[in-house]
Amino acid sequence: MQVSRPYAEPLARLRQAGLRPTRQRLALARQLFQHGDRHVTAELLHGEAERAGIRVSLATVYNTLHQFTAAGLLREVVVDAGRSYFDTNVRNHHHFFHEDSGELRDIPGEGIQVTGLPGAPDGKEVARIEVIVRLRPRD
Amino acid sequence: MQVSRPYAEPLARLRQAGLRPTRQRLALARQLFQHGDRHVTAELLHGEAERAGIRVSLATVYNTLHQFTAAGLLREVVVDAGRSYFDTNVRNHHHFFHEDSGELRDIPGEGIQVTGLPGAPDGKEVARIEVIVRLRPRD
DNA sequence: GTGTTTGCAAAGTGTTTGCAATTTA
DNA sequence: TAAATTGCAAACACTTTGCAAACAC
Repeated sequence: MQVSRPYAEPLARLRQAGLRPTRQRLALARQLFQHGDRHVTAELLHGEAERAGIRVSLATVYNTLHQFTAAGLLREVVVDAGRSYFDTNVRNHHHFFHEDSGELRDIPGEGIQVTGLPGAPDGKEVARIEVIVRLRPRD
Repeated sequence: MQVSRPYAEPLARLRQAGLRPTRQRLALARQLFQHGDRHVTAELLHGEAERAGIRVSLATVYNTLHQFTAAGLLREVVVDAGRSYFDTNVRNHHHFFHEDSGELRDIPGEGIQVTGLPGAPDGKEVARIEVIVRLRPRD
C-alpha cells in the first residue's frame, strides 16, 4: 500500500525550480498545489495562509506568486482589470469567467480548437492562445 | 458630390445613446471615432485630448469611457493587469496582444471559429467569447 | 560566513468618488 | 430653473520597492 507523503511534492517542485525551500515558499506551495487545480489572487492566498496559521507577509505572497510563475509552476490569468489571478493548472486549457462573481473556472483544452487565426506578424511568435468565455446570469 | 461633415457623426452617436452632447463628450467622441478602429487607455486618450487643446479632466475621461461602453459605443478589453483598454471596434472580432509593447491589434472575427466549447453552466449565459493571441518577440 | 529571502512601511499605479461649480436643455 | 455633467482633490484597491533583520546553505 502506498503511503501518502503530503509534503514531498511541494519540496520537490521548489528544488526543481531552483527556489530555496523556505518556510514561506513551502507553506504557500502546499496551499497552492495540494488541493487540485486552483485560481487564487494574492489577497486570497494571503488570507488563506493566515487562517492556516502561516505567518507570511503580503509582499512575500506577491514575490512568491511571481517567482512560481516565472518558474512555470503557475500561470497568470488576466480577466479582470486591477486584479491578477494565478492558476495552478499550467496544462493547455481555457477559462469560463463569471463576470458577476469573479469566479474563474477551467475548460479542459483537449477538445478545443480555434480555426481561422492569421499567423503571427513578422518577428513575433505566439506565446499562448487564450480563450475566455465570459458568463453572465441568464436574464 | 457628398460634402464631408466631420462632426455630424459623433453628435448622432451621442444622441442615439441618450447622452447629452457636451463639449467634452463630443471632443472625446471625435478623437475616438474619427480615426478608424482604435484601442485607447484613459491616460492615452486624456493626453491626446490635452495635446489637441481640449480641456477635459481625467475623471471625465474615465466617466465618458464607461458611459460609452455602457451605451455599446465601446468595448472594454482586459489583457493587461492594472490597465484597461477601450476598443472602438464593437463588431465581432478578437485580438493580438503584443506582450512586450502592450500593443493591441484586431483580428477580424469572420473567419474565426472556436469549436469544442462546453455549454454555459446552469443559470448562466455566454456574454462573449474572447480569443486573445499573446505574442512575444521571436527568439 | 555569504548570499538569499523576508517583512515592514512607504511609494506607486491606475481608477473611483464626493461634492461644489458649471453647463445643458 | 431643474437636472445632468464637470473638475478637483481626496480616497481607493492592488501591487511594487527599499532596506534592515532573519534565514538557508
